[in-house]
Amino acid sequence: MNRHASAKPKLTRNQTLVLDALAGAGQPLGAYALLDVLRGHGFKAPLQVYRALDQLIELKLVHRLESLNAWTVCCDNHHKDTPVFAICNDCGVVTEHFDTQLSNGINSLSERSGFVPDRSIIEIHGQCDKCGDA
Amino acid sequence: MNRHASAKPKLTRNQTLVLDALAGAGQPLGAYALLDVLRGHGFKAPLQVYRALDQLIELKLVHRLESLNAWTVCCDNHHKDTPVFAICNDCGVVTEHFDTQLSNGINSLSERSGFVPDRSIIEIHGQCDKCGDA
DNA sequence: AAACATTATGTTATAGTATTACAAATCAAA
DNA sequence: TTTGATTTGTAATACTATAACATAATGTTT
Repeated sequence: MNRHASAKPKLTRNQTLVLDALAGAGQPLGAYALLDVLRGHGFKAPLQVYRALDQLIELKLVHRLESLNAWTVCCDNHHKDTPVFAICNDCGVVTEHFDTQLSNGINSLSERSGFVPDRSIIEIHGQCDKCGDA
Repeated sequence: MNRHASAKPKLTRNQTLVLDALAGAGQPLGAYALLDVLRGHGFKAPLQVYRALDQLIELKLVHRLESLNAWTVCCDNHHKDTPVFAICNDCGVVTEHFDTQLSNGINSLSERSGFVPDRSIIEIHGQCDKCGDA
């Protein structure tokens, strides 16, 4: 039993395979990269990956990175807040953060312009800690 | 002479056509939608559009909306700040904003995690003012 | 257990988005 | 006006995502 199974015991086989593949990768993977990883487990078509990803997103276990066309495991349970992703241009590692100032900023900007936010995307590209040291 | 020509007189024919098409659309357009719009002006291949878009982004005259696979004209000259896009789920209109709290939030989160930001993406999906009134 | 609805899966085909590669034309200096 | 750099044209291809339809598994009610 893995750490996900305890939180959401209802995962199907394909969902589990995709989630574990993402968790094992250590960085975001595209749908076709996932497909390649999972061919050994019987995956044969992109739709198997896309469907599992849709369901995992619905369950808040996975995020899509819009600027990468890739997906990554959700780091924890801040399911109400807007996640912020820092994406390293050099090593490709992505870290997930939650930030009150940014969440408040989204809300107050929205209020000021009469906008009702539904889904917010914050992705920062740049150079990470480790790659900056070199 | 249009408002863009005075700011950046060096636009080529294709760049001007793409920029004007985007400005005239009133909302973001995808690359193939732009191609269709511009077939009457001699465009025949997607690459003509993609190349012009790349250059217009370089010139800071156009933004790419990562979550829509679409492009929109840059509203003004805040070229140093992170633009924030509010994208209406109902009518498709996108408004561009600049927000100190959000810009500061990006910077301070980055500093705290030793990240050097390079390009930031903030896109808010939801319901706009007008569509909320209905 | 049988019947039914619901959800998940398999598979093929196709749609939508973006880039590679190479040739030709244009433009801007020296 | 030759050179070199940039822009453009064109075809082919790669990458990303969904539609449509068939089948199987699961859950629920009787």
